[in-house]
Amino acid sequence: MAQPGARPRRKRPGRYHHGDLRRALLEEAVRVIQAQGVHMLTLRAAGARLGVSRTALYRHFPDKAALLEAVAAEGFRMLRTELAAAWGRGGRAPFDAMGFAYVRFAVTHPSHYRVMFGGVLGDHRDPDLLAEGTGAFETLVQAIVALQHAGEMRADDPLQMARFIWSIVHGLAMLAIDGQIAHQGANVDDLTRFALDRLRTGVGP
Amino acid sequence: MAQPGARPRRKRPGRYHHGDLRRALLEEAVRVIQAQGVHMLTLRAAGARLGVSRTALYRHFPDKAALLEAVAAEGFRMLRTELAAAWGRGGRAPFDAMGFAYVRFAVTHPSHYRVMFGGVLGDHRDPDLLAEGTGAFETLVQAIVALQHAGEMRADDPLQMARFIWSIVHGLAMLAIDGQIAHQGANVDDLTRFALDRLRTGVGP
DNA sequence: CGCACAATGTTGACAGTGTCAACACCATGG
DNA sequence: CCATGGTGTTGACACTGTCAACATTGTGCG
Repeated sequence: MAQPGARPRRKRPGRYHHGDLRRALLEEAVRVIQAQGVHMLTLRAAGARLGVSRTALYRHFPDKAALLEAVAAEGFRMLRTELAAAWGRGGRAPFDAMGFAYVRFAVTHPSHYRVMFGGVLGDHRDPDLLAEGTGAFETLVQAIVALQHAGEMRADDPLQMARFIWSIVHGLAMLAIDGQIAHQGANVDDLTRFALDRLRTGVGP
Repeated sequence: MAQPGARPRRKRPGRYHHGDLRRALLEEAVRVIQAQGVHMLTLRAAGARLGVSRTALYRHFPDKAALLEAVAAEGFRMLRTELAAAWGRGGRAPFDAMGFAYVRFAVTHPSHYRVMFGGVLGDHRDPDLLAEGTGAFETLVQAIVALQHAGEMRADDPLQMARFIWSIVHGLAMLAIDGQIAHQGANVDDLTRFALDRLRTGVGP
């Protein structure tokens, strides 16, 4: 992950080739989005930062949208991995661990998350990206089915259940990233804890 | 609300002044965002559509960002109104009515909702906009307090409760707008119904 | 080893964008 | 009736994404 003060991997001045420009472009994109927002990401500035010229990107991505799609795909891959890991090491409460992992992923990688869900990608989503997305969702569905078999969760339609729970963590993540929660003086971890508890017991009297 | 086939109010050809350019610009912006996305909204095209020149907008808004902020503020005002109305006419289940109203607002006015929460607005949010946002949130808090007094909801911290419930409907709205729910072949109203039921009783066994 | 060829990076150019400054038109109050 | 401020226009500028043509470098095959 890109530290705040991370230096971009510039091209060695004498060299003609960069070495791993594709990777460097991805990281630079994430860096800029995190610092200044998606609309401030410019191919020319990104190239300049990496010591490379403005159109070098086109040897690695069809266009700017493709670069963003690649960021999103990388995000989905990372998310699926972290969800699975949290489920695995979750101990006695693997489901809560997954919930925390989801929200924490969004807060830790806001650039990725914004590109994944912020409506940045046009209506067109390429098949690879779609597959990555459903892959992450499948991880959640499998966890729910396991819990239902263990008798620790209502035996409703797992898909509907997954969509519901997804809505909760997705909403939490979005509000957290947008600063809406912090702006109210609330703490994201506390709210996630609260949400997972009320998710289990409901809000009825 | 702007119908799909709505014609923009063009300037009368002979006339020098438009009449209500500010309103017309807001509507045109919403129209374009709905049809082609935020990144496709261009001041020049918008002006041309209204039969007016490219910089006419600057007599009504400081810049493009301000136009979007105005769309967001309008959205928050509409949302608060619809939430309050749903609560008022909700009959026996006013809370569910509010939940449906929230999600339905987002689905009916995706352009407004995207601008309100899509991270389009920079980090800077002007005070008016912030006030509109907290106003809509307050409507939810008051509803929760009323339910708690009536003994129909747990007596937890109303603010925390509001943030939790907001996360749910916000997550539902976002996923719906992004087409993620429809893409799975699910129905938004059904999912909202399911969510409100499980919100009340929880997902435990 | 040597050389065609593909991969990668560069430069020039073009249409399109937001925005500022200077100017043109017009409604309205004194 | 005319000055004044509100509203719309035109010219210009820096900046953007993208294409075509060109330059440089690595690589596999004889």
